[in-house]
Amino acid sequence: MSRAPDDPPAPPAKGDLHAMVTTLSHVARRAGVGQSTVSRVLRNHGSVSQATREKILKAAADLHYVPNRIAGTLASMTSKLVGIVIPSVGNTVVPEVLAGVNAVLEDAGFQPVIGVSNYDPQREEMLIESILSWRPSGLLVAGLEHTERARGMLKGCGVRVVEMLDIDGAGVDMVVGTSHHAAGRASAQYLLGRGYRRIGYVGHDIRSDLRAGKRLEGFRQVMAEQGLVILDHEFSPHRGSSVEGGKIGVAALLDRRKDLDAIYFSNDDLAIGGYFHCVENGISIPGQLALFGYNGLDIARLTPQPLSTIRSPRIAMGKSAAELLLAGGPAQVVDMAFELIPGATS
Amino acid sequence: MSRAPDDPPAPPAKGDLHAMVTTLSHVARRAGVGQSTVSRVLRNHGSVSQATREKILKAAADLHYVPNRIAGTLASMTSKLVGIVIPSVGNTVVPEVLAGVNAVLEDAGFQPVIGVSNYDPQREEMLIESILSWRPSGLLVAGLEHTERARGMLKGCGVRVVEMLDIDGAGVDMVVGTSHHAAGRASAQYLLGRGYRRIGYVGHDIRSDLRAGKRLEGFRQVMAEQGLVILDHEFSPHRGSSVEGGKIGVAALLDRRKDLDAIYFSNDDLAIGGYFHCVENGISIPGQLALFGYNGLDIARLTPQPLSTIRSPRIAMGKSAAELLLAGGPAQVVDMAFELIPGATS
DNA sequence: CTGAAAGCGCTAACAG
DNA sequence: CTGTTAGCGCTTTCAG
Repeated sequence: MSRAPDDPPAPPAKGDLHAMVTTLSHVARRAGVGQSTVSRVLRNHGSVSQATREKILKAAADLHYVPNRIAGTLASMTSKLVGIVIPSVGNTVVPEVLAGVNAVLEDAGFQPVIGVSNYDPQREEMLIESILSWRPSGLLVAGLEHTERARGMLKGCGVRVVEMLDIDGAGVDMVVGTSHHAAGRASAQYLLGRGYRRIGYVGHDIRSDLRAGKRLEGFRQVMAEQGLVILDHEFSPHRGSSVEGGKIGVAALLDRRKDLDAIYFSNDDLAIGGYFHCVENGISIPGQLALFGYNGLDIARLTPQPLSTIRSPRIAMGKSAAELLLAGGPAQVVDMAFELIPGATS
Repeated sequence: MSRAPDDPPAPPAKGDLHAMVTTLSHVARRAGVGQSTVSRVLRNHGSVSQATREKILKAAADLHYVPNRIAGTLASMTSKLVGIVIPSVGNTVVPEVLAGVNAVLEDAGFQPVIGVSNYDPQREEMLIESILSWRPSGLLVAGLEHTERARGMLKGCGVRVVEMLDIDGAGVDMVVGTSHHAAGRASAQYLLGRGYRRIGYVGHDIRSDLRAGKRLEGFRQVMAEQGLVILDHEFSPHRGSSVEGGKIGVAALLDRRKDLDAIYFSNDDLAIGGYFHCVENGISIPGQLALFGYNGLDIARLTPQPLSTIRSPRIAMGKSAAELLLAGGPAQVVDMAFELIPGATS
């Protein structure tokens, strides 16, 4: 009843993570050919006679052979893995960028290995190291700000890296994103252009979401150029974006300053929350109060009054980033234009 | 000026995907010890004298050594990779499940390898094969419905798999989710209990989103038990969920049937769209028309009138799924209870 | 406590 | 067109 030690297992033992599985050599033996021939056929690389090709394909199918890319990667020194480091997954923005990235990667036969930093630079540093240890053929990371050591690793890892979402700052290699500083400026110019002067701000944690901070900075800059300042602000305690934070934030802000004529939000979620607060409390929009967001979320243009906001090309950004990564080419910065959507709330 | 062929490269050549990188043996040589000792120290496994340990750690740091887990995985036959197959990323639901999954995986030092099927069974099958080729130590897949071949691969792959989100059907191994059939039933019972009888349905593509189909089936079943039927329905042409689809769908539905007293939606996005339509058109909620969704999205409880809906424990589901996967244990079905949220729209 | 040696499963020359 | 032979970089006995 004993099997030769090298036989392919009949049904691999379930529950054992390291169950023996059919390998290339099993297929080779079964087809009565050498391993390299099997390898050639399976990778469609090199020429093999139609007869042996079919014999091999049949043997592989019979044995339910699934190639071991770990071994393949080690042997060929080229992996079909791409590392991705993002700050969160909850946010609407990131999934859309990922969708764009994924579309491109999948077409090229690459598999993403993902790490989520939770907006923590230390965690990001660890993730980068961890992902790099899988020897991906490229790395996609969100944002331009990293720890010293993380930047060093990105520079020295020997593979291309694309920093996504933001272009306001120095990149390690390639950069694909929008200028949040410019978006903030555009928002302020728009509001000031419409005559609003008594402006408040409702945002989330700007220390962790650096891009929101850059928008605010741009916004303030334009106001300062007109000799104006943001009259009051409220920071939502919620990590990341939150409709509820906007609702609460606006309530608190208006409680302190009843004379505001506009509120600038760090994103659409907050702005929608603020909008709901106004609707519930009979504050007329934009007559009594104007609202301006950021992101251009779908839902924000479908509220009874479409939100004034700025939309960034998230899917396109993800696609471009992935394409650039796979294509190689010189280090460069790709500025993906954003679009200001006037809406009906300002 | 020539270097020994095996020296660690000063700065790895940038732009070459296969740039030579420092390896274990470089570290070993630099520390003046054997490779196995370095391996022991780096993995904190086996005993090594404090002196050599420090020597090795220093050498590794000096050379910016990043271990090659591809090689490690091959040698040890145990990977720290977990495969994840999901139908989409755009949806609010999936990112939250992923957040739960990720929290657990990261704590255990695992890295997720993700594939997105776009609700296409064929694509899912390919993804499963592709991901399996990375020899993950476990697989997390969404849903219970797969192609014949996909099921075969899941069964025969030799690693544990957890099917997430749904428990209405036969699983391959472990299953963690909620009963969508029961959710549909609960929704119908709730609406009928409140006296609504003339009910319509607005949904998205039920052929690709099987779970939405199961909810509808449960809903219909309860109605049938009372001798009732869904009077009319409208299917949004949008793939997946969409606020806009709900807006348009409700408009179309009400256009045909002005006598409806309630609408059941396949999810909250659609329901919110429907809600906006009503607000904009002066249809009083729930007096004239009641609305009921599914998902329990944050935003749905923050609209001026909180939406009546059912919330599934998405983060918890992700966590449980990942924990179960890593823990091993017997095949089982974990029914994560959902919660019916009454809201103010019904 | 430490080193040498034998692979892990596959790819990539190199012969034939 | 096909088989043989070295590794890829690491882990893991097995001696010392």
